[in-house]
Amino acid sequence: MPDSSSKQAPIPPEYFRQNNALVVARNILGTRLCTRVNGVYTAGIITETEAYCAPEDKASHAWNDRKTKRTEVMYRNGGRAYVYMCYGIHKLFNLVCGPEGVAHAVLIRAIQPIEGAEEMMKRRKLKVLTPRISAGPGILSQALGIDMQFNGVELSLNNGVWLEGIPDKIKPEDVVSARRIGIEYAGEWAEKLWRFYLKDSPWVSKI
DNA sequence: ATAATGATTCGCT
DNA sequence: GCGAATCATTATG
Repeated sequence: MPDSSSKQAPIPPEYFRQNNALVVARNILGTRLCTRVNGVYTAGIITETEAYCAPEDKASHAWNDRKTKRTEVMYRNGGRAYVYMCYGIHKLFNLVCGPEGVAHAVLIRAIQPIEGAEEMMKRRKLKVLTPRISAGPGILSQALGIDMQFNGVELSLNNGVWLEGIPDKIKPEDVVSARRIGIEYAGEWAEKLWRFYLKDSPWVSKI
C-alpha cells in the first residue's frame, strides 16, 4: 500500500513548456518539489507559488524583454530551474515556463515537508519542526539543499531536482489568490492576484 | 570602476 | 513593527 511518503510520477518538462506561468503556478499546488543532494532525498508539497509573466509584468526580472546573463535562463524552454540570489543571502527557486523565447517563471514560495524532514531540520539548524523550516522562498531552498548549481538545470531525477505528482488536483475553492509579495516597485503589476496558496494551510509564507 | 538595490529572513523591541 | 545582514546583478560613468 502506498503511504503518504511514497513516490509519485515525475512531471515531465513538457508540461511546463506547454503552459504559461499563471496556469502552472495555480496547478502545481499540491504536487511535490523533490531534490537529491549528496545522495539525500528530500521533498515537500508545494503550498504557495507566484507567477511572473514577462515581458509585460514589471515585477519580473525579464520585464520589458530585458536580457542579461542572469535572466537568460528564463528565455530558455520551460521545465528547468531558475535560481537566483536575493539580498545577497537567499537563493530563490523558480520554474521556467512556456516555450523557448517566452520568459515566464513560477516562484515557489513555500512547501510542506513530506520526505527527509530530519535532513531539512539539520540544514536549517532547527530543533523543532515548524513552518519556519520551509514556509518562505529563501528558506525552502535551504531546506531542500538548492543552490546556484541548479540554475538552468532541466527537471529530472537524474539532475537531482524534479516535481512529482499530478497537476490540477486541488479544488478551486481550496486555492486562495492574493497579491504577490515584495514587489511594491512594480506599480499596477503589484496589484495582480498572481500568488496562489492552499487555503487554511499553515505552510505558507504570509497571509 | 563605482554605486544602488532587491521575488528575504532573523532577532530584537 | 523595524532594521541589519550581505552580495550578485545591474545601470551608469
